[in-house]
Amino acid sequence: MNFELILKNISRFINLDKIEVDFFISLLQSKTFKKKEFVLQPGEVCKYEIFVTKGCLKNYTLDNKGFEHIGMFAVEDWWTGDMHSFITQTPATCFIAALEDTEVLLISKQNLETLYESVPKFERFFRILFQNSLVTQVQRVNQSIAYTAEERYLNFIKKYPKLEQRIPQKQIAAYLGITPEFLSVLRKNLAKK
Amino acid sequence: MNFELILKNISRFINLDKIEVDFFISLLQSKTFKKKEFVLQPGEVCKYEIFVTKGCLKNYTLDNKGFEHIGMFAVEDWWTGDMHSFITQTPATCFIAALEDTEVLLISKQNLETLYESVPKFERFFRILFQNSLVTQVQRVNQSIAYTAEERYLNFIKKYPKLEQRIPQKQIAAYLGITPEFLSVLRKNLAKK
DNA sequence: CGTCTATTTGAATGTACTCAAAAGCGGTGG
DNA sequence: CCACCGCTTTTGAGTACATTCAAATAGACG
Repeated sequence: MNFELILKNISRFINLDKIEVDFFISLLQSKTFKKKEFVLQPGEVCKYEIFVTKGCLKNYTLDNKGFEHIGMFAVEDWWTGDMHSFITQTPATCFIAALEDTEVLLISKQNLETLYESVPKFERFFRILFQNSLVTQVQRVNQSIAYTAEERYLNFIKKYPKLEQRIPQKQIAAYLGITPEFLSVLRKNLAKK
Repeated sequence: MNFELILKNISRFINLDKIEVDFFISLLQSKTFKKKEFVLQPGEVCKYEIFVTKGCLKNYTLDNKGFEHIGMFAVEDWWTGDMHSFITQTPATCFIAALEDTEVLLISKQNLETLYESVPKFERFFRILFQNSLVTQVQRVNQSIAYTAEERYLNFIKKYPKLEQRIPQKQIAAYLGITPEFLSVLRKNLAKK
């Protein structure tokens, strides 16, 4: 198993000695998902924080008309999960599914609590991680209320240029909160300019 | 000075002994703002995490047309600030202003770092605080891409019934991401039903 | 190769915005 | 205590942004 990526991810904010590294790794599980497989479905409790080492996940909900709305994508080196379900250990309301064949590392709620107790530095790590996610989400809220669909699309491809080429347009539309048809029109108009 | 509220807020997630309480309080500053006064303006660095003990603050940006978009309201017992500016100690891009005469407690970045070092339990407290904020923001993102303005308004008054009566409609429109005129129309239609 | 899904295109519709004007409301000064 | 001023809210007409529905085309995968 390859833990390089997650250790590098963590070392951005805290330093671990060998014993701590080994202990941390002992608390992880690894798992793979095939394209289109579900990592989490509504009704299930989100038991894990999820770290993607390969592939791409999407975190989405269905509205009352059955349309998909993507909360986030998670590619290599990203953390994901359903925070609400994870914290409260109540049934999730969202799906997490694989857009590509994907490999993840998982840490269970219980193991994470153990980790917080044994290596308090991890409180710091996750505090900073959540802090950063919060900044991203706040910016996204601001974007979605302040900008038009075209502006949001341009921001998306600027911010995630590699992602745009990896995933179907339909998925990007579901992330931007517009219909695939309208995204197609936007792209045509932008191509003209 | 009255620290009851903030201590109660903190005790929801961690327990402090008397010495820790006193130390924590020694790191706080208190400040008052008159209605319409600015707590933070773009260009300034957000030096503090802000806890509201009385009144109401709004956290907003201006778009390129000069329109206001409100990221969050903060009333009594709420934390606010510009997280991005605070973390990176770079100039803020948003305003924080008082909607009513407001009293706040402030903790500076430096004092917060001191606090994390001296009383690591606070890593836990803020980790949980940011985690919860993250849940809220994720839900808000989802709302703004998945629901119509009318649904968002109904959700807002369901979620913050007291707030709706305290602040001008114009401010609610700026929070929902619609024009005040359109909110007026929505309210008229809803009244008919 | 055939099937299934994604993307494009277009016409009709609905949602939300712009601009302008009138009405309501709150604070301030006389 | 009233009158006035400035700001918020309402109302309406015209417009722009985005969706719906349907059909055609293109791509992906077994």
